[in-house]
Amino acid sequence: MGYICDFCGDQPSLVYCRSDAACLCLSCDRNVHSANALSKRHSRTLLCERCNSQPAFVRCAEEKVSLCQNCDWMGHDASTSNSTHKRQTINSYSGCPSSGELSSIWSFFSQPDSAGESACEQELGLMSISENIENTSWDPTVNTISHNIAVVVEVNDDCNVDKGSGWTRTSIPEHRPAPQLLDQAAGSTYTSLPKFCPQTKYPGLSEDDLYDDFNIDEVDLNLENYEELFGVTLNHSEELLENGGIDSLFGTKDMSAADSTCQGAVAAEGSSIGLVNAIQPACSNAASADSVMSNKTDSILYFTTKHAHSSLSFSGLTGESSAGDYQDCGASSMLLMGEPPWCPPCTESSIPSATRSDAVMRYKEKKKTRKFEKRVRYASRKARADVRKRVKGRFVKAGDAYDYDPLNQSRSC
DNA sequence: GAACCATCGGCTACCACATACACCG
DNA sequence: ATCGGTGTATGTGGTAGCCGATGGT
Repeated sequence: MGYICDFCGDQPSLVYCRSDAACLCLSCDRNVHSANALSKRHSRTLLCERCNSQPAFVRCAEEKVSLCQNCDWMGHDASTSNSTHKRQTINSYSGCPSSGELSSIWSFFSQPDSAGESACEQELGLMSISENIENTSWDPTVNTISHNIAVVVEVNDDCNVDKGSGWTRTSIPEHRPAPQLLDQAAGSTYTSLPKFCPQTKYPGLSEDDLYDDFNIDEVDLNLENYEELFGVTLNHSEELLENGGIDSLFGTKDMSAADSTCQGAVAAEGSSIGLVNAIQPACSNAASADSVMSNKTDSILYFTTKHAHSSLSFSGLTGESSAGDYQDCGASSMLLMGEPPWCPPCTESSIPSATRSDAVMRYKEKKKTRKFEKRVRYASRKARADVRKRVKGRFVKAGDAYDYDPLNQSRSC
């Protein structure tokens, strides 16, 4: 991955598609993501110009380079003079915008667009950039470029921003000195780290809004290891629930969705050793853990419960994963690279180190034997499978009658 | 409590074909 | 050692079908 487009293998890659885990040139980006309605929803962003393997997170105005979170941290460490560089968040996009449209998303972006209007725009005449700040939740059925807005906030200003929607998107790594963000209307989508003020209600925030942005299905949900890892049961969660923890977070007693999310909260992965000591179980209902133990992607949701002075981290890291593999997922890198930014509810000495390391080792071993997620190894094959005609879900020979065409979504017979 | 039935969810085989890979000359 | 040709294995996604778990009667 990197340097050369994963699809055509010819042009230099420019954008990164997280869904496909692929680096693509603009042309292939359009081709691939105009294939069908689902692919149009893929969130893409610029490729990090330093490592050429991860999605860019910020744009350094001084160096005029787009950087992933890891490279940003490396290059703008507080101990260096570069830490004062002005940086702006890089927005992700979906749909298949033209370079002109991309320029409107990224003010620094300029790329000759020989193709003129994007392919799907020509076909559909539907593409438009939605800059509706209020409409930060997107309807996947609406064929617009999801141009989600990030509200830049002060690191500790958790609860007094964006009160209208009740929560805030921010692309700022919270434990880092906030970059001096330039004036930027929009922010990234997938790097957003939602914050919650559990003691507050959220007028105007529907559950759909909440859960959509949680990306619950992408959260690492792995509860069954909790006991073996922590050597304690989940009793704390009931306390938390009684204290309004989960209900405050989700504003609902319906644990079907909340379960999934809070199970992610206790899914402290072995690679995040700091987390092991730091977090408390956030919910009960362990019975459903088995049903949600699949690890989907590298998403991370980082909740700041300012009221309780505690934080819950939702990490999708796998035990075998390196920091680099997940440097694009915000706080996950943070967990790997530095001290946990929260105040541990239990101290380091509360769990004997031998027991802990023992538990971590057992946890890692068990995890090795488990296959959590399906990783797309070949983006080109995925792209082809995405557009291949089918009959009852099965691929059909080219030219044969089909009952489903992802391109036309029409029947041939 | 046991037996039966309906429902639900998880898992897997299936398909075509481009591509990765190994092997040989 | 390198290159080109050939054959085989792999991987990709949506669906049907199987099977076990669960709940109601």
